[in-house]
Amino acid sequence: MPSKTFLNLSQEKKNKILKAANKEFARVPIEQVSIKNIVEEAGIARGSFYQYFEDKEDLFDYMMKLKMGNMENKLNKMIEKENGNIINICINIYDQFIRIGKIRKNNKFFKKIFENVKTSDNLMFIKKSEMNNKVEETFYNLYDKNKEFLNVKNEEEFRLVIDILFTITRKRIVASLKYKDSNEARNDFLKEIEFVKNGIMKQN
Amino acid sequence: MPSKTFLNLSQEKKNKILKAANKEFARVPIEQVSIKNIVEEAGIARGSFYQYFEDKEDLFDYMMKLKMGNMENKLNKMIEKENGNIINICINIYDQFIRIGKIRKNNKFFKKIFENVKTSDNLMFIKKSEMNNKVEETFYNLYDKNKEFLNVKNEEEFRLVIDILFTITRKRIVASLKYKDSNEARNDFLKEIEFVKNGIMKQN
DNA sequence: GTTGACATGTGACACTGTGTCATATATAAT
DNA sequence: ATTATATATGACACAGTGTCACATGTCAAC
Repeated sequence: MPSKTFLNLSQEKKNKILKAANKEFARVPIEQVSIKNIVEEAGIARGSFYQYFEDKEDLFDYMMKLKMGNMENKLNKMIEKENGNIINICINIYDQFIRIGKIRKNNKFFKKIFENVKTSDNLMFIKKSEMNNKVEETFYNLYDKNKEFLNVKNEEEFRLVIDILFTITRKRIVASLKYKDSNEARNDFLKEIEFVKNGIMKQN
Repeated sequence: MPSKTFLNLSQEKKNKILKAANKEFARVPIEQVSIKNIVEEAGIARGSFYQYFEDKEDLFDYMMKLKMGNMENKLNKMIEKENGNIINICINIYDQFIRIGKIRKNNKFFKKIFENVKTSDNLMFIKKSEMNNKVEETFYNLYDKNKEFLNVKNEEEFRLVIDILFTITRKRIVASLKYKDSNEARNDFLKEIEFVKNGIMKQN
């Protein structure tokens, strides 16, 4: 989290710093992000940066939070709206990310983020967030609502199904960048979800 | 590719360098790998390193090649053995990676590689390889052999099915690191494959 | 065995970047 | 006006990169 000092800054100064950071994070993957470039672009002293943020991870997490809004809240609303249906929730998550990614000023930033998502990252792409475990628990707790229509014998199996759905959803969010046509991208995602729902094998 | 100069080196010297590189690549993700550490550990001059390899990517690709053996060849054998059945090929690929990853001296190296695989990387985890497109084509060409038992209407759909299977396989290869018991890891992978085969929905 | 040609080895150098800290400056509180 | 507190600064000590002019080996030919 940024320091109180940063939060106290005038909105103007904060914007100047965040704009510079945006530009830099849009330029290269996070490991190559240069604090030097950010402070030069923002016109602040190197020391000041470290007064505001612990390091670039800290800055990154803050920027994600700003861009994503209160994701936990959004998730809870989705869950309620879809009555816990895990498949529809995945489609909602896909749409939510594509929507955020499309906002003009976020576009290049998210492009870089998506390009560099790791297979071992969690669905929300946010590393070492306190939030992760809580979110996972929330989904696992949807077992009762989903066992009625899913072919799962127990909670273990339900977890595997969640893993499949989230893995596909994350992959397709990332892949959507490569498509020129976002409708086509979405259709391919929906087709994959259909395959997962009904199976890829011919029925006898 | 390493230079002729490197290849001409005595086996002893080559080993010394590769051992040092191994240690460093096992220490941190590739972006943080320090050539400085490698040359110090290997006891060679900085300039020599650059006489042998273009940069760390070059070294990395070479090491992967050494560890993986001729993957293209192995793939073709798998394809033949499984008569092109894409599902069984995925299971073979999973087993192949786990086997390589288990070799003691590869263990930490692969652990780091797996931890840092990107969602946008290809199945073989090897970036910007000339080999990638060729491999993709090989799989797409298995359409005729698979359409008999897969519920796919055309080649487009077959590509989506391949995407699903590879995405799950890659994710599970990476995830297998987290398991203490490799049988458990493999069983979860196989269960996920079953879900993909038969669908996650209850049949009416 | 001396010469020359070519292969291999070397580390200082000019860069680019990081995180810290003592010091300077502004702002507010008494 | 004085003191306390918050904020700003850039030089510094580190750590790393890739290059290059020069040093050292090797070995065939004379």
